[in-house]
Amino acid sequence: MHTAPDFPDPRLHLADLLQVALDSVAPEHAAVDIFIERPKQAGHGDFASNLAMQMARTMKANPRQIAERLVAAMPPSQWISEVTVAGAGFINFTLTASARTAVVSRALAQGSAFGRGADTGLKVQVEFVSANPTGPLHVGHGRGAAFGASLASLLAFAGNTVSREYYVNDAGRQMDILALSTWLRYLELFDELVPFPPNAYQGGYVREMAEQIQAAHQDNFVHPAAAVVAGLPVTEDLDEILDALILAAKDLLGEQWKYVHQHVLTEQLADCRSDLEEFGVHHDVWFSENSLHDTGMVAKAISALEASGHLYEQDGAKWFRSTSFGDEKDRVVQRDNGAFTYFAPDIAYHLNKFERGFDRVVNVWGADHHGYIPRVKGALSALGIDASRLDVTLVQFVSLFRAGQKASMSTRAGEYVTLRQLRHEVGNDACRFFYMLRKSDQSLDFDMDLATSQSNENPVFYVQYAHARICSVLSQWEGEEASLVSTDLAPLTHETEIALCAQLGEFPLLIQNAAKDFAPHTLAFYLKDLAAAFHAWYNAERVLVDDIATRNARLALAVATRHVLRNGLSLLGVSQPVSM
RNA sequence: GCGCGCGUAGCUCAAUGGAUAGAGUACUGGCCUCCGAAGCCAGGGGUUGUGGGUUCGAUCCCCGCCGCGCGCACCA
Repeated sequence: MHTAPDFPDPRLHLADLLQVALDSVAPEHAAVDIFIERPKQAGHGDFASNLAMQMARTMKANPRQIAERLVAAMPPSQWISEVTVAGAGFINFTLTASARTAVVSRALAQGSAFGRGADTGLKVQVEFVSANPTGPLHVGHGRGAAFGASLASLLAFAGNTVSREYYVNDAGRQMDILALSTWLRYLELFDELVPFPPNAYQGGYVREMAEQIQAAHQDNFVHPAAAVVAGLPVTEDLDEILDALILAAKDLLGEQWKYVHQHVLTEQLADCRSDLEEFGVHHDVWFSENSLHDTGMVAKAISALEASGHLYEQDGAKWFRSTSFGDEKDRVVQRDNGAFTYFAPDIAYHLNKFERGFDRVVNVWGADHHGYIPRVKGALSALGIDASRLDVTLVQFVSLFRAGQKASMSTRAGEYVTLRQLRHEVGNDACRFFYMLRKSDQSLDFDMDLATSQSNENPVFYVQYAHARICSVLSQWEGEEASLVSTDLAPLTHETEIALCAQLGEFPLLIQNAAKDFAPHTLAFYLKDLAAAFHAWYNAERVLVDDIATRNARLALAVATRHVLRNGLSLLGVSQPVSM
């Protein structure tokens, strides 16, 4: 066996060498960050550093001369075949053949752990989706789900302990409106016709829930339509009428109102949950907003704010002085009638997150919520919590296009394409990958015609196809993969093989950067690039050749590639088919 | 009006302050007696919205302007 001595990550190795040179050439700059990049241009070596250019400013010297001195002061390395100074002062490194291919050995040895970061010891919570359980999830929620799930997986793989959470808005007016909508549909089943408010929930699922209640309780909840509309105010204000209807329903139904309310909540939550699970999106904790009220956490959080002097009274209401923390205006937390605003449980919830011991908390929010960031962070600061421990990642909107037409996305009107429909038409894998093909702060045009009728052209198949091809070769080989671990990699010399090795070597750093930047889309792009490097190699060279040494080296490269494809795709929630 | 985000190839989108701004798609021309052609190779395509500034160097950082989206409740 020609097992090479362990070669560490090339970036770390090169940075170490440069650090030694730096300490000797310019000790006063020893603290400068040494950055090792991979040149885009072939001919500039395997790696490059701009260290000399960074130092030129303060040293007031020619960067090329600094580079020459650094190179001269660098200790020799058995892994480097050439060091040159080029361009404006770049130091370009060319690795030896064994250093270039060493990543294959590492990937084979580590398998599903290849790319995994060292344990950071940090507990991180990712809260995502958290849609009101007032109807089916739509394609916008789907983006938040795909993004949040991939981000959470990425953070975990990068070395953090991650908890995935869904905040259930089970208190408040929207749930009351849904319960009312369902009850009115229920009454219709008994010909008690109350004019259905245009601002109530119109979707067909509301009628379905009404039929469920009818099946379980027959006419037990029926009241005359005349009684429902009896005390309605005469006004043009639709919201006022809706609130009056809710009051009437509560009044007429008494304890039964709670049943209807609970039923619609349970039903919608179950639907949402199964939808997400089918999408490969899992939450560890489903946190109830109601529980914040029931356990007194809301009241506790508000009194904590009051005790620290950040509340004041005006017009009978209690205000949080959020302007002290950079917000545009102060916010009411408790109305003059004693009821808390929606903001109050939000404060309690975020306080609770940190009381549960999370070092960092990540909220994945729709872009329309960006205005709430200052007040939530402000509340945390006021409660003595370092607000920088809370990160809010905004996910921009999704516009769905069908037959060239922009589809309506009105939740209340019930006229929208659901996540379920999208998944069934496009497929889970394509959905998950498509959602990841742009950064979160970019609005997304989802072209369903392209995703369905031309689904062969979806990039996800390109990546999965690389995986299937490798599986196919391995099954024809009929050998033991374990025997490849200590294979001599010297036969890997073709330029497409070197390029593929280089791409594999980028994976661990990519994971770290993607996690640091909350940018799972970079993983999707990386996998496309990796698949491209594989396909190029696969077309240029044959794996199952007669020469044993060459064959084994190429098999090892194929297996290493498959490890990275698997690790990457599974982080994105995309399956890795053996054949397709 | 104020605040946040975004303007990159015909279209959809990438690019930790680095060398000649890249992919896909579309278009053009090649590659299967050979491990999967859902693949590969080659080609044309750009004043990175616009005007300044910082820097050895700017798609990236700062300021103005233009355009698009979102938000500006004692609603959730």
